[in-house]
Amino acid sequence: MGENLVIVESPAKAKTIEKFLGKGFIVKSSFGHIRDLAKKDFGVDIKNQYKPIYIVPEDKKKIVSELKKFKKNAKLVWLASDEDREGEAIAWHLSEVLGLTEENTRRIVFHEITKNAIQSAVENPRKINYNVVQAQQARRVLDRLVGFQLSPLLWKKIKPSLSAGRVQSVAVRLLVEKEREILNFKTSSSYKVSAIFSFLDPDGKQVEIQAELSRKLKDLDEARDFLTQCGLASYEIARLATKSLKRSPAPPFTTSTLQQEAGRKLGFSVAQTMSVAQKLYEAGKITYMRTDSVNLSSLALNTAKKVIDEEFGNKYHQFRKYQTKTKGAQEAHEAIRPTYLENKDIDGPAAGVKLYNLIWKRTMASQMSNAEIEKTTATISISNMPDVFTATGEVIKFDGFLKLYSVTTDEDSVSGSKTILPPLREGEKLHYEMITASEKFTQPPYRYSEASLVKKMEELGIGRPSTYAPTISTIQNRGYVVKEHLDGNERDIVVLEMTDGKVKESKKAEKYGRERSKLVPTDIGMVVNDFLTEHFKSIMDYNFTALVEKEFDEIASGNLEWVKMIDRFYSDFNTRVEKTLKESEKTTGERVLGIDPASGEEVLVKVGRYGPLAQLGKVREDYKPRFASLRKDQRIETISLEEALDLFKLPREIGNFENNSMIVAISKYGPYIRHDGKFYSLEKQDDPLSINSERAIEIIRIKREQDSKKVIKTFSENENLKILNGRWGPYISYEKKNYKIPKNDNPEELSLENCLTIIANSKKKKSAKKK
DNA sequence: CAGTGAGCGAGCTTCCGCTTGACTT
Repeated sequence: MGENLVIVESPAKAKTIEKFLGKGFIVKSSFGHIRDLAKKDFGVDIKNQYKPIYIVPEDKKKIVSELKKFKKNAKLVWLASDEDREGEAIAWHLSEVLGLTEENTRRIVFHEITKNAIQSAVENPRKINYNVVQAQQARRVLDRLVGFQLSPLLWKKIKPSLSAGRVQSVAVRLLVEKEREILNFKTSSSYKVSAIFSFLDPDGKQVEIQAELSRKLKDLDEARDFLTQCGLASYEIARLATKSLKRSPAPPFTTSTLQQEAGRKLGFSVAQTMSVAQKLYEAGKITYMRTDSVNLSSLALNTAKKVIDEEFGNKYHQFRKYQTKTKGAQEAHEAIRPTYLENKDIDGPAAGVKLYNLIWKRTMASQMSNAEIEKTTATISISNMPDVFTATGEVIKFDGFLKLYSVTTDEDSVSGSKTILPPLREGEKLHYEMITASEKFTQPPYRYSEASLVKKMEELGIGRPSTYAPTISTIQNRGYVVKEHLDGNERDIVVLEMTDGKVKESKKAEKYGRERSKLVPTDIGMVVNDFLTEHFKSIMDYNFTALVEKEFDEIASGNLEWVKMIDRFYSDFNTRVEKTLKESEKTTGERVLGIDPASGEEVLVKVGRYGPLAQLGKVREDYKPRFASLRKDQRIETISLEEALDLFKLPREIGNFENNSMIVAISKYGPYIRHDGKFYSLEKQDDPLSINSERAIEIIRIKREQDSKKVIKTFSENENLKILNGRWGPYISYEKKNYKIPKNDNPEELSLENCLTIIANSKKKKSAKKK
């Protein structure tokens, strides 16, 4: 048996390392933490020096007992968890649970999985650093105190099952504040002037260039006057300037930048990116995907050089070492890169191939030379005004890393492509072809996407690579935030066009405010946020994590006792909790909109047990208020009195059809018609307040027709089995379960036996998968 | 899939960071 037991955090890592270490070493994985605070009774004994109560969670018991078995047969145990605060704590928990002693234990660390790194780690063992372990303990206890005191407070003051925490609550705050910034944004407009000029080149050919006025004009009158003057002016190139620019590649991927780029370039959600990356990692295609480091191993650097030299020539290679600027980065791993940089492509599912490709390009580009760009600016004078037009063009002199990779930003789609200018000379006389002044509205800020929220959190040092994706899920699961496509609106803009000295005015429709897959806070998210920021200002402060991190660092370096730090925090925090518990009322985010002119009752909106609602009048002895849920697209903060009053107009009877009444109402699944005990959803363009009986009957008829097509075939021998037409084509429905019909079968010709075979086969496949 | 919004009370919810599978269409 092996004399040496090595324990790492990740099973995929264990496999690779075992190969490097060879005989005499057994490498096992702890699958992350093996102990955690107990969930019942708080898990922290506050009165007894905040003593943590650790237990082995149910799903870790098997792993622990296995490790114990291996430990029995080993002479030495090597604790090789990551070199960061959590890793040090894992090492300590292992030594506690496995009953290790200093004599039979070695603590080793490595930041990259290469033979050299691992061998030198084995040659340089150390002891567990108990200061770092205490820093982790402080982190863990603080998070428990905050989370398990604030959440119950929300259950009492707002509604059950809500949650609050050092990370998630601040993430929601970011979204709420962005939303309010957008809500309060006052848009204004100005006029942007652009021109098309022409001249004859030496060959006598007419050449056009596009130019823009360097300032914006404040209103329509000014724009009109300006264009009129332009009609009388002559133009010439007053100055021609060229400037060399250099552009450098972005560093290799970390978790956060991978999530951002996969979102922008591949349209992946944060969770999707992580699950695809996990599979690539397990298959040995990429290095570890939860990292905050931009560092590459020297092995990777050498391979990158070799591949770039071969593929593009050595002038495309530039050795680069990147430094992380991220707050609180712990850099226990490498950057995310392909394990073998010589593999440009891989096989497998499409999503994995695409993500791998992105990682390969980004890694390679990070070791490539700068792009050299020449930017030309032509200044065009106007004879009768001091203003100037400028035309700019860019020429890539040397593409460098751009050959492989360019970083996009969320705003890129708006700015358009860079133009190339024709050969120009100073003093050239130009003719205008057309000069245009178009109205431009100022834009409110963009909302956060999943990935841009992660970026912001990383900047603030909130959360860790392993928690970004779960945190984004949590705030959505709690109902604080929804991911939405926002359609935007349309508005008219004024456009002035001047040709041959004549100014023509017209209106053009413009779409604005359209955003895809953005995070929008809900009413409950806002109410919880306002409650927390009012009563727990310091925890909701964007710098809170950074501040406590400083103290954790002090603990780690041995300059502060963890209990002292926690006690200082808790004494103040606890009084706030107690005070809020006693003094503050139940919070509903109530907003009074005004008086209903018909009944004279007050109209208000608030968050209720089942979500946001509008209420007509307050409870009195002789009066019971009416209630109506807000529609999906309505918010407590923005709904108007008229819109709220409209909600009370439903349910509404709109006529009879086949001797049964038709009633229009809105449910949590949207507007519908109820007729003869059946429900018919309205289409998007139908307004439940104005829909008439003809349209309603049409909807009912369409639905009936669809339903009649739904059944393809039934069998009198077995009524439980049906061949149906669904959203994705024909399928078999049997005993409440659905089965796919093989591609080559014609669903109309299937016999009962055929169907039963298909069912049996698909069940077989499933059980095979399980094995 | 589709009406909720009185009040009581039992029992439950909840944090952040490390790791993977366990599920479903």
